[in-house]
Amino acid sequence: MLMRTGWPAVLRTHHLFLTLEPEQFERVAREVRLVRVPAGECFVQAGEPADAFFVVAEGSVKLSLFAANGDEKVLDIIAPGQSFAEALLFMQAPVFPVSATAIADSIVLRVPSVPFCAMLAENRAACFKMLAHLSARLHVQVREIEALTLENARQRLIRFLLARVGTDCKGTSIAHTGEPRNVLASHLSMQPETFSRLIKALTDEGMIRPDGRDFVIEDLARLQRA
Amino acid sequence: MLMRTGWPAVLRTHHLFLTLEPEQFERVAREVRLVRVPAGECFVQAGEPADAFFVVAEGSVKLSLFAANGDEKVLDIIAPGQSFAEALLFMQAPVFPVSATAIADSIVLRVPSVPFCAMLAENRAACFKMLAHLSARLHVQVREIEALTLENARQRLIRFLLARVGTDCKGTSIAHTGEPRNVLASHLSMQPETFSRLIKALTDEGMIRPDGRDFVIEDLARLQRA
DNA sequence: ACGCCGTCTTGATGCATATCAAGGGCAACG
DNA sequence: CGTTGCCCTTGATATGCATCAAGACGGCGT
Repeated sequence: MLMRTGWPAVLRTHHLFLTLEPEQFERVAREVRLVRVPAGECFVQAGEPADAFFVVAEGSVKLSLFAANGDEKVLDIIAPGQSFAEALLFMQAPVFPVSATAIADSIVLRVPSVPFCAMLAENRAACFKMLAHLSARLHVQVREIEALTLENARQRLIRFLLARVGTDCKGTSIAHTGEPRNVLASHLSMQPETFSRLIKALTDEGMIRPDGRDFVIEDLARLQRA
Repeated sequence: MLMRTGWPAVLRTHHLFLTLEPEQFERVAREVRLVRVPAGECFVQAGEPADAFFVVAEGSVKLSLFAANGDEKVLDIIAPGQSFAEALLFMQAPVFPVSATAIADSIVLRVPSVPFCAMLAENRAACFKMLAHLSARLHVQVREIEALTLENARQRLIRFLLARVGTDCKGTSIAHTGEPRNVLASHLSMQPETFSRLIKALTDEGMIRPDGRDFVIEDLARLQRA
């Protein structure tokens, strides 16, 4: 459980808030509400009118789209410290384009649009931060479209693993993923079965080794070459 | 050929410039350069450092990505009056993520970053316009990802046609496309063969009728239902 | 420890779309 | 007026991934 003094710190270290003057920060933070979301609960439905954006303080949140037939596509997985739906602040009739569901028990901070926009209006630097933020997000989306159209499932999986490699305490490379595999599969736009088969293939080829929800990288160089 | 007095008008009516004070507009416009691009010429290569963005004044420009094997994906087709690469203004080390190629003989306006950013820094309203602009673009990208992952080729084609319906002088609905079909196919992320077959299928079903580079909508209601 | 349930794997089959190959229309050009 | 080249179409075939259908594994409560 987060201390009452804990969550403003999470907000403070978010890069959209990092450089604010103390009283500007204070004015926005006053209106922020902490929301506890149990694992599996959908706390934002696509199509709802939006009057706030969110910062994830603890846990993990998936953003997804649904087809008419119920098919789900996980657009993004939001880790603690990251935000989502900021882009809606600047839309004419803001409506959430995606649904947000907690994957693990989570704590999210709800930042209402009005005070945040008011703060932006009087802080040029924060405006530019926000522009840079949206711009970076656009860039990520372009890469996503590139991956979907020019790469196959195997390449997408490899790129995903490489994007998550970190170094283990013992010095071995590990791709750390805290999410269930069907969520990862949807994030990569493939079926769980395909995900499973590809993991098996890469394992048989000696490039990786599954380890619970993580993947040990056995041959980083070869993985990068593919 | 555009008059020397013509191109500032195009710039002026672009929504990022529409509400500027005359002297602010003037200061940016002074630095804008007109570039003539013959059909087929690629005037921006992905990977190049970027120090400007572009507004298309005449003709038509495609933005595309290339795979290692040479496969091309047309991300977007820019019509006169529209701009592209504005998001790069706010990146740390701006590099074009896509290539830009004229489809028809075109005239593009090159708007250098530095004076434009300087203008933004002293115009709060323009900043918010830009935020709204990027935000809208993000939204479009989300729809694009949705289309790629949750819809099949036929649905994407139908949605594309519907997005282009306009009314003809004689009152019949027409989807107007000025681009070669292989470009359209790539924009819709399918092969030209698939595009051709789908057009044939919709024609056989009596929903549309091809007419040169346009498509006459024979049964709008049925098209919308699919 | 047992059985239950949800998640993950594995195999068999099917389908949408890509790929390969060949012909047809049309405009530019000699 | 034929030729050339380019797009577009059409058909035959290939393939990657989805779908369907069973198991296997693993956590969890009783």
